[in-house]
Amino acid sequence: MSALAIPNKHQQKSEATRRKLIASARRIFARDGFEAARIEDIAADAGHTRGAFYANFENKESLFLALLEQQVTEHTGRLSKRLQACDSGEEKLAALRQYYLERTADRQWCMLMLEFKLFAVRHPRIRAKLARAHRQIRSSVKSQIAPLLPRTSIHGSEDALRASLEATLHGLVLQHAYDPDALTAEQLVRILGDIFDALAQR
Amino acid sequence: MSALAIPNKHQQKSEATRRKLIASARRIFARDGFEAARIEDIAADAGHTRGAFYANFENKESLFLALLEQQVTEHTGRLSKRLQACDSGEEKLAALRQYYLERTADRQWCMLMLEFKLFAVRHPRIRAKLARAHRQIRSSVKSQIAPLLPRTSIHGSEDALRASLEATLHGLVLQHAYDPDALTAEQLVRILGDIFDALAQR
Amino acid sequence: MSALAIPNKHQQKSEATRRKLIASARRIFARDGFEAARIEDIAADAGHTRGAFYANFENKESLFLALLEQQVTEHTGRLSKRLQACDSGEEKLAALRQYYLERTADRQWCMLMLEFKLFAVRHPRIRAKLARAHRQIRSSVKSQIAPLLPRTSIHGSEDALRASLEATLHGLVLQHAYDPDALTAEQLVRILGDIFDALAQR
Amino acid sequence: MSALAIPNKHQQKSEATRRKLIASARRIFARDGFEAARIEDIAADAGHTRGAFYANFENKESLFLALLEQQVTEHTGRLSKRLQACDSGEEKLAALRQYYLERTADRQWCMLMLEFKLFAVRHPRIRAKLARAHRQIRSSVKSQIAPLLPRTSIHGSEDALRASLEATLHGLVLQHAYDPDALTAEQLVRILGDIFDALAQR
DNA sequence: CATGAATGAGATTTCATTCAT
DNA sequence: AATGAATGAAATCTCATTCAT
Repeated sequence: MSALAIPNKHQQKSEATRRKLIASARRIFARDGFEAARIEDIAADAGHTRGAFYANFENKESLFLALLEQQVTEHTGRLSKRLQACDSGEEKLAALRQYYLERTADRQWCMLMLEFKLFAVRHPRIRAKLARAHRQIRSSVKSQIAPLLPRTSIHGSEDALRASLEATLHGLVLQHAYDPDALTAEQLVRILGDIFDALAQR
Repeated sequence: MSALAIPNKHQQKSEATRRKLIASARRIFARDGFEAARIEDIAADAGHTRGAFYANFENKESLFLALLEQQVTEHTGRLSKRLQACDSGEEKLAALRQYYLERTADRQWCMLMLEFKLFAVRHPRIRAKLARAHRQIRSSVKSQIAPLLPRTSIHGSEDALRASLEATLHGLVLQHAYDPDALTAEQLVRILGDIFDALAQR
Repeated sequence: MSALAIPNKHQQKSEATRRKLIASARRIFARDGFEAARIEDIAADAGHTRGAFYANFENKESLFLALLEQQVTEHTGRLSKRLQACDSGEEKLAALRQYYLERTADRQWCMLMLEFKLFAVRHPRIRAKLARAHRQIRSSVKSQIAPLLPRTSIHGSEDALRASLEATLHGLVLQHAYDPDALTAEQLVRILGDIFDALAQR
Repeated sequence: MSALAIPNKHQQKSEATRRKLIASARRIFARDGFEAARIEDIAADAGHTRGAFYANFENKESLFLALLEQQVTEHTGRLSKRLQACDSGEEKLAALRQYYLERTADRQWCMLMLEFKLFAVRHPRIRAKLARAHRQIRSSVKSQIAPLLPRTSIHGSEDALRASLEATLHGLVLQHAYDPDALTAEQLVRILGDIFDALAQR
C-alpha cells in the first residue's frame, strides 16, 4: 500500500497538472491562435512554469493535438448523451438541432476548431491522420437519423451532415465575432436553425 | 502629383513591385497564415528581397491589410459586375447564387478571409474599424434583392444574407480542405446551394 | 561511524549505487564529454533516476572529480602491482613499457583523461589542486627506475617521464580514434614503443 | 562599375565580419571548448551581435568546422612554405623538426585541435569525412622525406609520421598546461625533440 | 535512500525591422 | 527604389538542480 502510494501521489499530481495545462491551452489557443500562443502564457495561466509544460508535453504541437483530441471527444460525448436520452428519430433530430444552436454560445470552441482545421490543412503530413481520427470519433456516435435525412444535398449521409453543420456553425460564429453588427447574435441563431432545417429536415 | 498625371517609369516600376508583392502575399498568407508567413518568403516569391517589401509597406500587418482591402474590393467588384448585367430581381438572385457556388473553387480566397477575420477578432483595437470598412464596401453593391428575401431568418437584410453566405462558404470550404472524405467537393456545392435557397429564396 | 564498522544493508546498498553511478559516469563522460553528458543519461545507465544521483553526489562536477580520482588511483594501483612483481630495474622498465603499450586498448580511459585535463585547464581555480593531487598519487608509486633514465630529455625525472608517456599515449589514441587510416592500431603501438624507448631507455 | 560597387561593398563587409567571427571563434573555442562556448561570446568578441553570426553561419557546428578547415589549411600552408625553402631532404627534416618544436608555443592551436578531434570522434556521422579532408590537406604538402624515415615504427609513411607528431604535440602541450610542474616548458620542448628524432631520424 | 515532477536559468535560433550603400 | 548585412527582441527547448513524497 505505502509502496504504491508514492507513485500514485506522483501520478495524481502529474495528471492534475496535465489537465490544468490543457484547460489553459484551450483559453490561450482560442484567444491567440496556435502560432501566436506562447507556451509561457499557457503554463502561467495554469499556475506553472514552462518546465511543467515540458514535463508533460513534447512541444507546442503535441499539446495542441492533445487538447483537440480531448475537445472532439468531449463534444462528441456530450452530443451522444443527449441523443441517447431520446426515444424516436424525430426527438433525436430535434436534440441535434438544439445542440447545434446552443453551441453558438461557445465561441472558444469554435475558434479552436477553426484553428485546428487551419493547422491541419497547413500540415499535410498529419492532416489525413487527424481528419481520419476526427471522423472516426464523430462516426462512433450514431444518431440513426440517416433515414430521416432529405433526398437533397445530404443524401442520407449523416457524417456529411454533421461535418457540414459544424463547419457552418464555426464559420458563422467567426463572422459574428468579426462583425456583430452585420450578423447579430439573434440572426446567427435563426440562420443556423434555418440551415439545420434545410439540410436535415425532410 | 495629380491623380491624372501619367506615372513615370520609376513610379510604374514601383507600382509593379507593389502589385507583385500583394500577389505573392495572397499565396503565402493563404498557405502559411498571418503569423507563420515570413516577409522574406513573400518578397522572394515576388522576385525581390526584403528591402523591396519595406520600400512599399510599413510592416507585415500593413501588407496584410492592404491585401485584404484589395481582395474585398475585387470580390465585391466582380459580384457587382455580375449583378449589373441582370435585369430582374430573380435574375440577380440566380446570379448571386451562382457566384457563391463558383467561389468554392477559390480555396486561397477562403483561407485568406478566414485568416483575416481571425486576425481581426484577435486584434480588438482594429477589429471594429476593419469590420465597418468591410461592411461599407459590401453594402456599396446593392443587389436590391432585399424585397425578395424570405420572412424567416434574414428579415430582408441583404447585408446579413451576404455576410452569412460568405461565412458559410468559408467554413465549408475549410471543412472540405480538412477532410475531403467527410465532405466531398460535390456535397460541398450542393449543400451550399441548399443553404442559399434556404436563406435567400422566398 | 568508524571506518572498521561493518556497513549495514542500507549503507551497502548506497555504496553499490554510488559505484554503479561512477561506472556509468565513465561510459557516458568518455562518450559525450563533460559538458554534453547528461546526469539523466548517467543515472539511467546505472539503472536509477536523477534522485539517486543527487543522493550520492553534490553535482555533476563532483561526480566527474570522484570518477577521475578513482580512475587515477586504479590506474596507479595497477601499475604499482606490476612493478612490485619485478625484481630488477630492467624488469621494471620492461613492465612499465608493456603497461603503456597495453593501455592503448582502453580508449575510454584515454578519452576520460583528455577530458579531465581539458576540464582542469579550463577551470583555473581547481586546476592546481587537481594537478597536485594527481601528481602525488602518481609519485606514490616509485618505480625506482630514475637511475636508469637517459641523460637526454628526462634528466632522471621519473615524474616527467610518466606524465609524458601518458600524455603521448592519450594524444596518439585520440589521433587513432579520429583517423585510423592515417594512424593504424599497429602503427600506434609501434610508435608508442619507440617513444618509450627514446625517452626511458638509456 | 558603380553597379558592381554595391555588391562589392556588401561582400567586403560580409567577408570582414566572417573573418572576425572566425578569429574570435578561435579564441573562444580554445578557451571554453566546443560545448561550453557561447555564440553570444564569440559574436561579442568579434564586436557584433548574434544576428551577425547567424547571417554568416548556419549554426555553432558550422562555424567550428569553418574555423578548423581554416586552421588546418593555414597550418599546412605555413609548414609547406618552410619546406619549400629547403634544398635537401636533410634540411627539410630539420625544418620539420624546428616547426614542431615551435608549435608548442601555440597552446590555443593545440587546444583547438584536441577539441576538434574529440568532436569528430563523438560525431561518427561526420568523423570519416573530416578525417579524410584533413588527411588530404596534410598529404598535399609533400615534404619528400619519406626516404629518410627509419625502418622502425614509421615505415616510410610520412602521413603517419606527421599525424603522430601532431598528436604527440597536442597531448604534451595539454599535459604541460594541466600540470606545468610535472612537465616544464623546457622538458616539453626537449621531449618533443627526442620524440621527433626517434620517429623521423634514420 | 530514491523517485520524479517542477523549476528556472540559459542556450540556440528565428525573424521583423533598420540602415548604410 | 532596392539590396542585404546586421540588429535585437522574443520564442522554443534543454537540463542541472530542488523538493515534496
